[in-house]
Amino acid sequence: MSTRQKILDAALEEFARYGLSGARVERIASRANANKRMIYYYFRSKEDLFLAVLEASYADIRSAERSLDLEHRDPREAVKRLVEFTWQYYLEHPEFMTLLNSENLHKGRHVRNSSRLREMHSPLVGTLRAILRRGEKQGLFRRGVDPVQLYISIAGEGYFYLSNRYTLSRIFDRDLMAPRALSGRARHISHMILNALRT
Amino acid sequence: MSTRQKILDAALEEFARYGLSGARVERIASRANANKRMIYYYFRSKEDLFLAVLEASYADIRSAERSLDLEHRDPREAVKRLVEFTWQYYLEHPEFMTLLNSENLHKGRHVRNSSRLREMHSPLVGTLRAILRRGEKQGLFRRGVDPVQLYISIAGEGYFYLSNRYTLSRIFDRDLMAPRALSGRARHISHMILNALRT
Amino acid sequence: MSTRQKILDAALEEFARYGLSGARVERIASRANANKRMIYYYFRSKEDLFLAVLEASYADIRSAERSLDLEHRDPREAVKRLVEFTWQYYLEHPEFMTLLNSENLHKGRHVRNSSRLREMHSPLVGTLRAILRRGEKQGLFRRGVDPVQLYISIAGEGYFYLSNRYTLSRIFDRDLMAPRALSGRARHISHMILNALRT
Amino acid sequence: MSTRQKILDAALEEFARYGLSGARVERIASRANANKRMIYYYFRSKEDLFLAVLEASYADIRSAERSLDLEHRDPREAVKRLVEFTWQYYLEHPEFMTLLNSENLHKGRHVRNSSRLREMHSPLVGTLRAILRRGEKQGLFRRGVDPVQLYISIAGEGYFYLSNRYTLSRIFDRDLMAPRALSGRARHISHMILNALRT
DNA sequence: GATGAATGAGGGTTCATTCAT
DNA sequence: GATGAATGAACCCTCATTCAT
Repeated sequence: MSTRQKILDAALEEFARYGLSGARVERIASRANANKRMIYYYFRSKEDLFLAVLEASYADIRSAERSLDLEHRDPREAVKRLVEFTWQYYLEHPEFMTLLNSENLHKGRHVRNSSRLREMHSPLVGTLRAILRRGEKQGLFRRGVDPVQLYISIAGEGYFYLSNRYTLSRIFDRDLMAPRALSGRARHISHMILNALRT
Repeated sequence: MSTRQKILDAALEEFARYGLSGARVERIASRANANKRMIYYYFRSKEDLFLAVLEASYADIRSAERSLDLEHRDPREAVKRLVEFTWQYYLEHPEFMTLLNSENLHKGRHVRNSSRLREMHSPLVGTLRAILRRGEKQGLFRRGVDPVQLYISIAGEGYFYLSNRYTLSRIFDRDLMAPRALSGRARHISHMILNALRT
Repeated sequence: MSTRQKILDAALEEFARYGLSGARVERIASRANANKRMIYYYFRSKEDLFLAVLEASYADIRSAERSLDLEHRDPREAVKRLVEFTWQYYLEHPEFMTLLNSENLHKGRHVRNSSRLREMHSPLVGTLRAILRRGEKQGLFRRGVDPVQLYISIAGEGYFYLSNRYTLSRIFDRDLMAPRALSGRARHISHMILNALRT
Repeated sequence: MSTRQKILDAALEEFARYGLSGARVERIASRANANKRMIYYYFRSKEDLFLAVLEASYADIRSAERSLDLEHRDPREAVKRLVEFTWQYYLEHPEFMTLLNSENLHKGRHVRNSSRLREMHSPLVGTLRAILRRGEKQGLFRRGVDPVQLYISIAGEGYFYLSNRYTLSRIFDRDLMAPRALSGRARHISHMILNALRT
């Protein structure tokens, strides 16, 4: 693997674990079996490296999403697949959530100038809108549901649970990461979203 | 106001804005019109101060919640009030969300040993459970909804939207904080949750 | 016990353990079950407190020494008693050695202006000189031994061994504080000093 | 001279003068014409630097000692040379004594894990043991003298006098560092040790 | 592409001491 | 005699970044 790519991987781990401020350039370098100077050679600064990591992460989830092939499915089935995929993705990629939290802590400073990101997302909205329309026409879904709002609901149901798992486990005095708890949450989310869409 | 309290207030602001690693003890002191040394006098370390801030924040939201007087209301009305309150609280207290994100970034390290927090939350679960039962008996709500799962859904719907407002605004190319967007989200959440609970 | 005395005792322990720079006023106060402010009330500063501790320690060893009643004994017996006493005193009062080391590290800065100390020691020299003279006259001791030099030899034989016990144990790979090692050293010193004085 | 070496030299001076707690990293850096950061670059911490200084100092005295070439000399002559060398070394290297005092104040914490030190010293003990044996065989020295005990006596005679010169000068009201006092002490020590070894 | 050495600013924390009561 | 609150300076250490090769 190229030094550049190794740095990117190491940075993802580091940023995910410690946040932007907490991340250490030194640790990224040594984790990548590279030299600190190389980080500045390939990326210009810690912050630019952070943006690169963020873009790569977004690209990854969107790319996985595309392979769900939602366009040609029964509307209820399509929504269900998206719900389950989203939950599973966050579950398997907790680093993606901490990355987003970091970026939002910084008020989206790095993302602001990235046009790549915007472009990456319009297909998602389009797809979702099409599904909702088909569902409405077939009398399966209630009218007036906004695709962006729906997507945020789908993501939020999993995100909040998983991103805040430590504090939630503490305040509710349950292990939210126990296998049964996880499968319970997955079922709960599917019910919630699909029920909520019913006419 | 006491120096101790001034430090606590200043720390809330600072931690909310910059996270735990990004927060500067120096800034907290000067914002509190106090001396850096006093922070270590009243709290033992930056981390202990963080925990104190976190506990105070949790106490605040739970206290506000209690004044909703949910116990004696119609089940649907009670849920609606809780949904609206939760949304409104996050909207008005974005610092609470960044605090939680910080704590979870650190895997709940500070919260782990706080028994205050656990105790603070059992009434909430009790109240919600009672509401759900009454709703089920009156044939308003479907059976088998877990109060903790429901609470996480209610909170998650608002939290994800507001906490990630910068990245979401960017990727969906809309200003999520515009007044109309906000009221739209409030309505969306109410519909989602109440519909989802239908039999 | 008076607060003043409790502070003095606590300070002795603290200075002995950590040296002058390493000692903490805070710890002295809490060890004395007193208030930090009281230290400044009774003694004027950390350094003045250090001098007070030093003077008290010197007073203690000289007072114990006086009770040896060396004046009226056989010269060899008198020297032997002094040798054994000195060894035993250092053994039982390691704090006295660290105190002296601290003071000498600071080039005797605190002791310089204390006339109490000088006065305290002239009787010791007088006594030793008398013993040496009697020994010489009786043909037991060689001539020309200076009492101050002799005292420094007697003290040095024990001091170096005990004060440097940690480094010496390490470099010679033996536990110098094991009971047998200690009694061996006591015997060695007696032999050395008495043999050295022979005509 | 390399930055590393300059730091080491500066640190020796600083630690010798102020002890471990009293030493200031800042002063070491500026005395070495280096940057504070470099101290942590080459050595990991103030304490590790202290150990490095200590090891270098021990290496220095042992190396000088080896050039005395004691193995092939008349036993009395060999002891005399060692006595005089040891006195002279302490006289010229007061910093070595303060270093040892510091380390022992800290209960040998730094030295404990250094195997270099132990290895450095076994030749010394071997040499001394051989000299004593030859002296015994030739009827010059009394039997049963332990080489380690003897070495500690030789060192202790000079060490106590020089290390505690400030307090001793004060309590005995003499300038122990005056040239005549110094040469007097040198003679006294030689007499003491050689007399003490006689059969 | 890669590296070891260097840097200045500032990080959290602790110090001896004093103020006000 | 005694106390809790306050202070400013300075502590050790670490940061992201750059220089020279």
